[in-house]
Amino acid sequence: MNLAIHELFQKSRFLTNEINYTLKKHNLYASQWSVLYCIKKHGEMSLTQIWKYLNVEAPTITRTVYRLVELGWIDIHPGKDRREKIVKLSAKALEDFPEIQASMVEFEERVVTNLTPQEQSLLHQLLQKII
Amino acid sequence: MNLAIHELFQKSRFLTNEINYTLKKHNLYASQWSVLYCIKKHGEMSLTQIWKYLNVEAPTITRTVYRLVELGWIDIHPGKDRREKIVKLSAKALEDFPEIQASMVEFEERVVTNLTPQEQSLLHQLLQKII
DNA sequence: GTAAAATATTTAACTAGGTAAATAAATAAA
DNA sequence: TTTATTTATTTACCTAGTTAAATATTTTAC
Repeated sequence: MNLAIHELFQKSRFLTNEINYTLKKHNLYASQWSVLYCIKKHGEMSLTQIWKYLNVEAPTITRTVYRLVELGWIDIHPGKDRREKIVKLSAKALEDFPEIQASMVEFEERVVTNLTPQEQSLLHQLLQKII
Repeated sequence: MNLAIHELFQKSRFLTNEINYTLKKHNLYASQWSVLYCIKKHGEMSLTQIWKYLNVEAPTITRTVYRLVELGWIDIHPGKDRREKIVKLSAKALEDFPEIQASMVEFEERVVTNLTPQEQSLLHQLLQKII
């Protein structure tokens, strides 16, 4: 396997594990946070808006959203189009959000400590050139 | 989320899907191929050698190896240390290996078409600088 | 206005990663 | 030599992604 591609997979798994570790004290997993973050950013969203934004398949979002409802992070209600489900952050989520976000900002800064802003930008450009 | 880190996750998922698509005609999944490739490279291996080499946890390898045994790609036998299981490619796997590898080489070349060798090397270095 | 097509979501069944704890065998310590 | 520790693997149970197919609703075409 191409060295760069191999390293990409290694770092992806490593970073996922690190994010899960960072979020552990908030009782959240990486994918759950990505959904919460996305909803916070956009306000109310339909499930379809979420999976299109996050670029994953619909069933992944169905599952994660219902888990977040179960855990009390998200409120869900039908839209005026009766096929769709609309989702928003719960009061608890809105309250806890800043602290969790602070943990994540700290994590993200740590992760790229060894890269200058120019290198980060270059890395982004090189990744975009894949396929 | 940092743009480069976000792109890293996106490409990781994208590449996994592409590899699965490439391997579909050989009735294999990405992680199964990574195990077969690793065994082919090293000859006989214990499960512990495999998960240490691939840098994943032991239960992941237990599961994938037994699936590969089930599918007839791998033969398994106890080592002289009776705790360990030793694994090697089956006759079928040895026969099919070159053709599958050719598919994968073709895939890997396609994936980095837009990157010069220097850029690939740079990408690798930048990825290594993460954390 | 009804039939066909499209859209939103869900369900089922996979692969693929993780942690925590159990089991069995080998090694080290006493 | 018996006991304690380490090592190899497994089991159980999560999250997290996928595809394929089902269901319900809305839109489009005729």
